[in-house]
Amino acid sequence: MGRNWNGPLKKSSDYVYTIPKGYKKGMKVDGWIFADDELIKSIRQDNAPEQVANVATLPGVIGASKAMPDIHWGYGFPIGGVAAMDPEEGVISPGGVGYDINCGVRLVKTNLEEEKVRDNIKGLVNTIFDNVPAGVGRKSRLKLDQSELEEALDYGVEWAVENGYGWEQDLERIENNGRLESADSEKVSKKAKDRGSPQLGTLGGGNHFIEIQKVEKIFNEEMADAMDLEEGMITTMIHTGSRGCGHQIATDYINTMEKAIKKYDIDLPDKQLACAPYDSPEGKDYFAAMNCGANYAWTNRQLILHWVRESFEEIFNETAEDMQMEMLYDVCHNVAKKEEHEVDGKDQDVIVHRKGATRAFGPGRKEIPKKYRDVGQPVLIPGDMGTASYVMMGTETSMKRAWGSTCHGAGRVMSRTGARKKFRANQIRKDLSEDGIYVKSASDKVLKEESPGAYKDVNNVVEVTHNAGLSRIVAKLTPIGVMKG
DNA sequence: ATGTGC
Repeated sequence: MGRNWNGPLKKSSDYVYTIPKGYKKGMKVDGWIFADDELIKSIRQDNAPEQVANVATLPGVIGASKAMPDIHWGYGFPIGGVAAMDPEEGVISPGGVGYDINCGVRLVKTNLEEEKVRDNIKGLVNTIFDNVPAGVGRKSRLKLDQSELEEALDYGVEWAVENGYGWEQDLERIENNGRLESADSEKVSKKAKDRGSPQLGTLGGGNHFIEIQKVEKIFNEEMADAMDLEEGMITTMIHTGSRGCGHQIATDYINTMEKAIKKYDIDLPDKQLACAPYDSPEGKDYFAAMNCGANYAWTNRQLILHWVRESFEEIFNETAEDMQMEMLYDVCHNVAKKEEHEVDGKDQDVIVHRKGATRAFGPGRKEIPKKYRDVGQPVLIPGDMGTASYVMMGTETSMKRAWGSTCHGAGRVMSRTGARKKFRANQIRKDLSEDGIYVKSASDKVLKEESPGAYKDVNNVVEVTHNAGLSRIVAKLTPIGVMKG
């Protein structure tokens, strides 16, 4: 997981460690890492802070190059990185979004009794497993032709709902209503479309999952009320992204950007930061294609939700409406967006890159669904397999300190190869089973790679994030059944 | 993350 980092880190305020801009040639702003004294030690055991400093050299970066408490090494930008650029003078970088464009999470509620779900958990998870294809390279139940796929790329979840996959209400409960409007499928390569067509409506592999959970504990009654969450409630969390389609879009435009840095004479400390001015043909094309990747990912989660609802209907012989399977919210944690933020005392548009970071807008923002607007934006933090997940709430503090952003999960501490050598699949299943968790995975390999022992403690990451004011803990969710890729 | 590795 990279090498130790021994550069300068100054504790500049509570929960903020600063890399001064004098640290490295070309840094235009400071680097900020949100952490506590303990977490910063583990962050230093990885070279990711160097990537925070590298991002601070990018043209048009505003304020500081920021990183969330779950920061770790990534392609060019650190995972857990947040950077805002000026739309006129700044750049956009595919490395600041990541390969899995709009990897994200949605949470669905139910009115089912815990005991009833536990009694049926094996059948439920197995049924979901049958209804939702999973694993690397797996194909969808849908067969989309090129024009249908393009509609999904251009219109996102609107396409899915119009075609009968989901409820009208779902649209209101998704970040950007499940559609980024600058999407233009003409900017997506044939190769990306060919990879995307057979995969829309598949879970994928790695840390992606579908999990049946219980609301273990409420930490903030007022905010939980606004979200209709109560202790003991059964929920389902879906964590996946844009599959081979987003991956190909990222690959294509990283190539484009490697040429663009020469054309625009952009000097970079790391080629993986390849970028182009936001206001350039290359920048606009990437933005349009990346928006398609985001729409694809939302549509993917939407199709999966539809089949999850059908799976519940099969097992419990009730309609999804009767089981009140309403979506709570859907967030992205790998995306770049144009948003209005306060800079030097006045509001302006900025291009916010969030890579392994979740939007966490405070109360009142127009982007938040009316239902939640007075309290803030719901934030969903997926745990690693078999551990807790969290519902949090965006804050005014995050608007001021981190462009309205927060963490996205636990973060690995062990490489996939390391985890494969160390853990045994049967032992993992047994350990989880002793904790009352039924797990079904498309492969033993993924099961080992995703062992809870390969991840940081999500409880700690979330606690530090809460203490730093980036988002507030609302509820802790614990798993009953897990489906992995 | 990924038709996983040049």
